[in-house]
Amino acid sequence: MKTHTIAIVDDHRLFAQSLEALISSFGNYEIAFYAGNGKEFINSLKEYGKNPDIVLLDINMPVMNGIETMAWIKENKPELKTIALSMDDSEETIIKMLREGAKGYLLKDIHPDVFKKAITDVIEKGFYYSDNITNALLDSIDKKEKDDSIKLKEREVEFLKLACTEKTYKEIAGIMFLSPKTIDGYREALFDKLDVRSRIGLVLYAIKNKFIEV
Amino acid sequence: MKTHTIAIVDDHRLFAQSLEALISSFGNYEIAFYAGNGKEFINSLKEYGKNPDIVLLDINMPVMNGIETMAWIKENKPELKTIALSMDDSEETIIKMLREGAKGYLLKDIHPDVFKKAITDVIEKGFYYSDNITNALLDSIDKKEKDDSIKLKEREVEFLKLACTEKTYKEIAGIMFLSPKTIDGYREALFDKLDVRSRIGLVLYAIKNKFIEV
DNA sequence: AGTAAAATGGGGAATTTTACCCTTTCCAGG
DNA sequence: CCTGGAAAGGGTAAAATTCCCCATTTTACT
Repeated sequence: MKTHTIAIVDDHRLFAQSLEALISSFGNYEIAFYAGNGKEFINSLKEYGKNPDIVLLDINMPVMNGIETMAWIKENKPELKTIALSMDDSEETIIKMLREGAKGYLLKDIHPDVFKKAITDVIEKGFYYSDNITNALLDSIDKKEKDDSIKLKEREVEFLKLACTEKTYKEIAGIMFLSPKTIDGYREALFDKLDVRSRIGLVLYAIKNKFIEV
Repeated sequence: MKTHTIAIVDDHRLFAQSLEALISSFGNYEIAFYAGNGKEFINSLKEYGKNPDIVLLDINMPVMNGIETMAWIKENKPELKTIALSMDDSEETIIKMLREGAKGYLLKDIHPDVFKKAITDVIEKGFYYSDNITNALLDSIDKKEKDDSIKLKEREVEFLKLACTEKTYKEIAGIMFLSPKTIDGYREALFDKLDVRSRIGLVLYAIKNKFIEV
């Protein structure tokens, strides 16, 4: 069985080197090199002289992140087989990476067996897509369409932010120079738009969508 | 040289198992077991029968996070030597972990050599503190003593998390198998402890203090 | 065993939130 | 000018939250 080479690009040194130990234990793989970010990777690639068979690419890195790196690869080394690795499973990110040509996407909480399968799949079949990913993609289709159509007006945003405080609606009405009844109207409109059933839902939505800081 | 046992508590399975491979390569350590969160850890601990020499404890985990787990350890197994592991180096978090009795704190981007030294230090000297930590500690000296003495009990935390959903108190009572009146008692106790005047205040507190993810 | 402190639950009431039905006012485009 | 739709406001009632009393049972510790 031929030995394949793998490059690891991840700023978490402990993780990268642990991963190396794990991969070594698989037997027929060896680490070509690893790099702490995209820039380092590009340099190491030149030094290394030939292409590694697989590149494991973290998304969140300082200096040059996974998405930028993926773009560089697409431009300069499109034949490189890259698997994206991340804890962050926001669909946005996955989509971006796949669009830039990643051959696979893995979350760091997967089982090592899945990890091994992903590597061999990419080498043998050229790609690996986990169920999570397809699910995430499907999820994102309707969620995005829902989310996108949600447009909050200026005054609604103002209300939303105040709803994320300990003030009562009556107090909020005072602050916004509106009748409590009008506030109630805003509340209902938002409940409807955001598909929530309580003020707690408003707060959670506001935080998720970064209307307020915590 | 005696072989020491290590337990790994981290929801990132790939990382945990990679770490196992790395630790094995050190020679004189072996993995007792690993767990995906605090609850799993507590169960595994009972199953395992004796204490591992070291516990590597991630902070951000689902179900029961590192801080809650550390609190449990302090309460029930204070003799356990725990090293906190996290990418998140907010001083708040570090302080909390150390106050709960962690013997060391490591960021995941450290060099494996440092990691090894931390483990041996904790076993041999009983503790390991990196420069980062001492800095964080110094920083925090003036900043603290406000929400410091706040101690939430297990059941209160459970309630707090549920209060951060769109469920009504009656529904929460059902989930926790308690009377709505008891839930009301927890609510009042928390309002008092956390100095808030509405359920929104609970949610904000829970998020600030990482009892829930958003 | 004795006691204090938690944990659990209850009554009752004021306030707030939520829901669903409406009317009035205002303003821009035909 | 008039008109349709958005913004603002109203009435009412049920449900949920919040607050202050209190009693019983369990648990923990001396």
